[in-house]
Amino acid sequence: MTGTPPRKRSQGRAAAIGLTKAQVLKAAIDLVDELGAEAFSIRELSRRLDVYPTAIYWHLGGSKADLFSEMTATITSDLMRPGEFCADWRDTLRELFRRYRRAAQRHPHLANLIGAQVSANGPRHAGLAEIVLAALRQAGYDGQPLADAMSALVGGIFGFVTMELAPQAPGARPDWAESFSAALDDLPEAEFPETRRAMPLLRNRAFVLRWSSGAEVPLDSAFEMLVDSLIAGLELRRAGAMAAWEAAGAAPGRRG
Amino acid sequence: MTGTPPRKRSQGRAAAIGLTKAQVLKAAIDLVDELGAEAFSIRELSRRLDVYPTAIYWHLGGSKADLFSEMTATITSDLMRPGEFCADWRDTLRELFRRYRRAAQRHPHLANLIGAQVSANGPRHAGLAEIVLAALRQAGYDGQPLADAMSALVGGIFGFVTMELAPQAPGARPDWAESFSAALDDLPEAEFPETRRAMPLLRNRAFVLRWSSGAEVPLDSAFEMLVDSLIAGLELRRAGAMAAWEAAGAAPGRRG
DNA sequence: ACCTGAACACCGTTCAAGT
DNA sequence: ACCTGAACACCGTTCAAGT
Repeated sequence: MTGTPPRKRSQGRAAAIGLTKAQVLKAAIDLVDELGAEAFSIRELSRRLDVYPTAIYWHLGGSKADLFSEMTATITSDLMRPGEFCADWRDTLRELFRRYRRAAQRHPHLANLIGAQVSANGPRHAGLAEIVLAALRQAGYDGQPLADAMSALVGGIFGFVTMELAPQAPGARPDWAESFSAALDDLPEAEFPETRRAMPLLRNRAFVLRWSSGAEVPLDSAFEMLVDSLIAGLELRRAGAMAAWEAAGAAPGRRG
Repeated sequence: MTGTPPRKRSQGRAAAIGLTKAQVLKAAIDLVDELGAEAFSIRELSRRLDVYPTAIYWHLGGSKADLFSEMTATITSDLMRPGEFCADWRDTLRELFRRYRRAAQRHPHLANLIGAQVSANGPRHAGLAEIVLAALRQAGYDGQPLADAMSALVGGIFGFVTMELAPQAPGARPDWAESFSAALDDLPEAEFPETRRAMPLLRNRAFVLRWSSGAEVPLDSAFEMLVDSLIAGLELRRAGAMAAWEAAGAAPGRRG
């Protein structure tokens, strides 16, 4: 069964189909959007493109992991042009992260990988880092506090989106959602008073207590609260963080 | 080759090894710690336990995905006993999230799954949600803003840890780290002035600009800044958020 | 250069059968 | 109840060969 040709094509013809790397990448993204990252396979991709699996490898020049990292890079490319900053650094950050989330929502299965794999997280996204750093410098951050604030923002907000768009485990039992819902109703009042009290607003609409992915039930207002609170907190704590760092010796390359 | 017995055991003996579900779970966690979630397989697990793969299934009563969700549940179990709150809600949250991160660091490959899969994210962790909700109520949050603040905290901070502990793609090229490092040096000064300026403090020590996983290079100070800023921001924005929600009709079950 | 064709060493999962 | 044994339908990846 291994060598069965993808479909009937002009019988035993061979070569020169005219596949390009861009076509492979596009088809791969479509397939992940459709099946999810877990169910995606090179072999299924090759079937859709009507070629042998090895043809994919020729165009890719790498492994499946490399393909994933190229796919995720398309999400953050061109989020914001360099000149496109807002006058206020807070508005710049808010706009940037909102755009990121919207881009992620278009490819939920891919976006989830950005948080889940370091390689999907590299210097291809440097343009985004530059904007965050520029905004934070405008806010008065520098040195180690600048580096920390940058990672706090990217990690917190990209991490939120990663979790929000986490897929249901593809191999889970079909009755999983129902048993999840039932488990919420069975939480004992004595042990979980606050959870039960807020349940109408939390049920399937908050982390830990939801069974649907954010692709189906988006957590819009929680995202807004995260972005606003984090920016407000960073603004508030700037002076203290900078003072502590300068007092500790402030040399670049040294740890605060 | 399919039916080759795991190892030589008392020849063709059969049955009554005395495997328990707890043993299977422990061995599975050890294996994920060693190989990572991607390389983990039921078959390899069965080899280590010196049984046929099907023996695993008998004890599990579910699929590989269900096994993963049971494994991740062990991370957040018993993070904080119910009575163990601090006097100040800010201290409660700080302590809770620090403990979570320390627990996650003990099983980096598993912790990463918590953010990456909804099923690893369910009512087994409800104890954690209860503590967060109680602390936020103490801070004066209620209704929809309470639900949003809870998801903002959990999503932001668990998301950060998920990203921090993201593994290097297991199938990536071996020269990947070097080419990553070189790519950072090649960022053009004109386009990336802020990134280049802060590079000594950012190189392999900040999201987007690192190639090592947080299991090897932890982002301690960035995590602290995230937690402190987010708590400070939630405190600051409480009054406004509550007022807006009450003005909008404040009925539970209705959206702000 | 671009692709076929076959092969290797794996998977997860099911189902029947043994003790 | 607890496990063996065999089988099914897949994978990713490599390597040689065709045109």
